[in-house]
Amino acid sequence: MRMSDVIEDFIKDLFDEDDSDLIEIQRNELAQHFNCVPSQINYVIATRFKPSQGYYVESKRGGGGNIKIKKITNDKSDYMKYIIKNIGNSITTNDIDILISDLLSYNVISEKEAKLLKVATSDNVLKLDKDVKDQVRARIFKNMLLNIE
Amino acid sequence: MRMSDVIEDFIKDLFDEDDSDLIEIQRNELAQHFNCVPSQINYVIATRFKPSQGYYVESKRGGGGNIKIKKITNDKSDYMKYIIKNIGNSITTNDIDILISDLLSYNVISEKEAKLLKVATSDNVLKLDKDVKDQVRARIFKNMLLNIE
DNA sequence: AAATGTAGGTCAAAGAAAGTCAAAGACAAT
DNA sequence: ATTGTCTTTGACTTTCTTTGACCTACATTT
Repeated sequence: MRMSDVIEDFIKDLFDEDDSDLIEIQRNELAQHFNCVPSQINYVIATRFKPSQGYYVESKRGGGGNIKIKKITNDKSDYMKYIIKNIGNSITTNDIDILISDLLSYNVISEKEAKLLKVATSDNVLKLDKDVKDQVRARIFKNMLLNIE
Repeated sequence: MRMSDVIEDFIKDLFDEDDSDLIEIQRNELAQHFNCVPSQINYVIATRFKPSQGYYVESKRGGGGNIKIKKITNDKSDYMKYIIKNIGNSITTNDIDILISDLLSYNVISEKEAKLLKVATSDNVLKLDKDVKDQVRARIFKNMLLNIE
């Protein structure tokens, strides 16, 4: 398993542990814990905890510095609304994967629905040029979400 | 015996070994094992593990990348199998409507699933030129059906 | 205020996999 | 012999991850 995935899971577990929607980490400490370079933490945050994925991040440098990650919401249907509203006219499979796993963990969608969402928006299935593919994907995803439940 | 056939058998054996309907391979590793170029693995997958043959494929590039192949579940109705096998590489919304209502009336899919199938394959959502649209639609439809149940 | 130390941020290069496509080869059917 | 189809091969591309050098901001000491 990729280091980045491991770190992603670790951070997500923090939310559960604290049962909170705001967690705080220290970049260097975390990097040391996983024996990776500190900037890898930035990579994980940049790719897995984007606003479009329902997270808000702020940080502080210098002594006692830290990184705070906030989950946008805990409310089911609000979360769904938030996602639908915030999907632009273009989205990658990676972003979708993360959104789907979030929707799943909030129990907003079922495993079955998750699977269909993933399949219908996958690269292998769409097989189009990158730009148009990401746009078609965004439309399919949004419209499917609108039609769930 | 053709190399491609050997590789095909090897992959199919993996399903039995794991006694699972989902297996995972690494393209380079497999190619090395069979002493062939990596792209031959793509050829085998493209020709032997198509949706019409009951397989769904997804993959990821980059570090830790892999290829996942899913077998159609055994308990799928014959009617479903028949449809998946016989959808060509292109299909219209009209034909899809008919198939969906048939699947519904035979209780092979649920209303929810029908709705998602319809949305994901609709003209409004795909918004592509006719030819490519009908092809993308066929891929989406087939692959979604493969992942129902 | 200046200097020093402590954190986090940025960015680009290198690395790791998989994907694409077309040319060349093999082989069966005509 | 010719044609058409299927297979093999490899050069090139795209995507994603890891790493490290260098930068910026804040805190503490002097």
